[in-house]
Amino acid sequence: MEEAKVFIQHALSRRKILLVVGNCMVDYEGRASSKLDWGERLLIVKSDGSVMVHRPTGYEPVNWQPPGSVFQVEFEGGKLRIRAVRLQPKETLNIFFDKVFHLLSADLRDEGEFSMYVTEMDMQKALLAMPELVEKGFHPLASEKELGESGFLDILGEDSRGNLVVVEIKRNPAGREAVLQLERYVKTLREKTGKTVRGVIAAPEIRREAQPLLAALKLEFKPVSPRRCYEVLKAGRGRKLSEFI
Amino acid sequence: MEEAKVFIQHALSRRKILLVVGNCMVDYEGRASSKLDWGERLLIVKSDGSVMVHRPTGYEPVNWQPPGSVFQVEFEGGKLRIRAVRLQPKETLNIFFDKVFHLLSADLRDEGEFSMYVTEMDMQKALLAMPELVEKGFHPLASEKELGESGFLDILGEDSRGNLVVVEIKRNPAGREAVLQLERYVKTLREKTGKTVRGVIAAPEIRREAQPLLAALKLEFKPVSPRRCYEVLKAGRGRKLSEFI
DNA sequence: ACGTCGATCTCGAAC
DNA sequence: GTTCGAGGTCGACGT
Repeated sequence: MEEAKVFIQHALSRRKILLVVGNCMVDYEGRASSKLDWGERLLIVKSDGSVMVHRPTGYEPVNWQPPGSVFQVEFEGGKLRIRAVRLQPKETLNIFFDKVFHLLSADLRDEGEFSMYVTEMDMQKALLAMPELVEKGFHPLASEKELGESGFLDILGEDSRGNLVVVEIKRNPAGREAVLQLERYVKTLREKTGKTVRGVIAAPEIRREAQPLLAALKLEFKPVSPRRCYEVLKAGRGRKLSEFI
Repeated sequence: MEEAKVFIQHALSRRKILLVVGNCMVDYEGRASSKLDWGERLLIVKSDGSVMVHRPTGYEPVNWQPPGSVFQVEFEGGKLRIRAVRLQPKETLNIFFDKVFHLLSADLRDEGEFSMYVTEMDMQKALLAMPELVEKGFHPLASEKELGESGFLDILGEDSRGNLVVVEIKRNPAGREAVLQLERYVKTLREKTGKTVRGVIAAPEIRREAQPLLAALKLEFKPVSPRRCYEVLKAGRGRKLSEFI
């Protein structure tokens, strides 16, 4: 147990992820109060100060502490006490171990991107595969086209009347930044071509605070759900596109 | 990796809890779909078939599978693939490991009782044991009383003037929903009895957005802290109630 | 900091 | 089975 204490303190101070398997009881007091009698469980402490106590079954931890908790490790009455305290709201989690079966700590490096449904690039592929998602009569001319200083626009196309259309794709709700970026592309294209150029934001939604700006710049918004894009791509892989339309 | 495969299969078949720390990527497809690029994570598989993939930070798992999933462990393209499939709804979680740093399995025995100190029912017991917590002169007549279509009201009583009082208990800050529920009970009782009926929300607090509604419907709010209820119940178990008053 | 809202919500209870 | 509501919800976003 003395070893365990040293191991745990070391892991916590080095901000590693810490796993403890052992016999414990848990007291919680904060927004509510709870008590968990003795039993064998898995304790997880992450480097951001989040804590989970897992029983042998169930998806959810029986007790926990959200990120930001601070820790104290001590012996109390012969038991090893791990205390995780969160302020605002004040909540205290006390975990007492009388036996420790396994100890494990690791320094995890994880920069991997997590994408729900699709990435922005997937949305672009979906809109190219099914231009009606932008609007009826829309025809893509190019994608990822460089526009000098302005950067790369997502899709350039033309509408049913032959006007140029710049499509700016966002996987997340579009904010003012996306509108301004689109405006730069549209402005650059108008100067280069002298033609009428429309600008369309294609995103799951547009933030309320960005709507006045969108209107002021006479740009447009087309709701495109990542889920729909995902289904278009999935269908496109499996069957002919014509079937899907 | 071949060792890892054997270890994992052994743990899964013996229905132990399984922990894998390693470099992985994750694909999920079911109610939604997601992709998680390569990174170092912790995989937990419990004996009831629940799965969690934890990144180095955050309370919640980045990917998971609820209890009841079935497993398959195989090599695919040089990676170790752990597949967890759930039926109803059909959901598939694929976890690919190319490196495994730690493996751990354990047979956890946990019969410990978990008790949440103050549930809504505890608050009801506390208010019945000490009606003054509602207001001086309050006398309970019934609890969990069915009111036809309206459902069950928490406590029905009368005040010092003989008016009927409906008490709606909430363990958490009461919102508009609670006020509307109380209003239904009060209305039903007024129609049934023809008497004056007061409605009281007993909760830790009432949300600001619910206050106008409360006032408009001429209902009342009485702050009752779960903690106080807890102490009333604790005292009630230990000593005579008279001591406490 | 506080309030609102969605979630692969999860979980349990009622019907 | 399904639906409904609670949760120490958590987490993200807007104010």
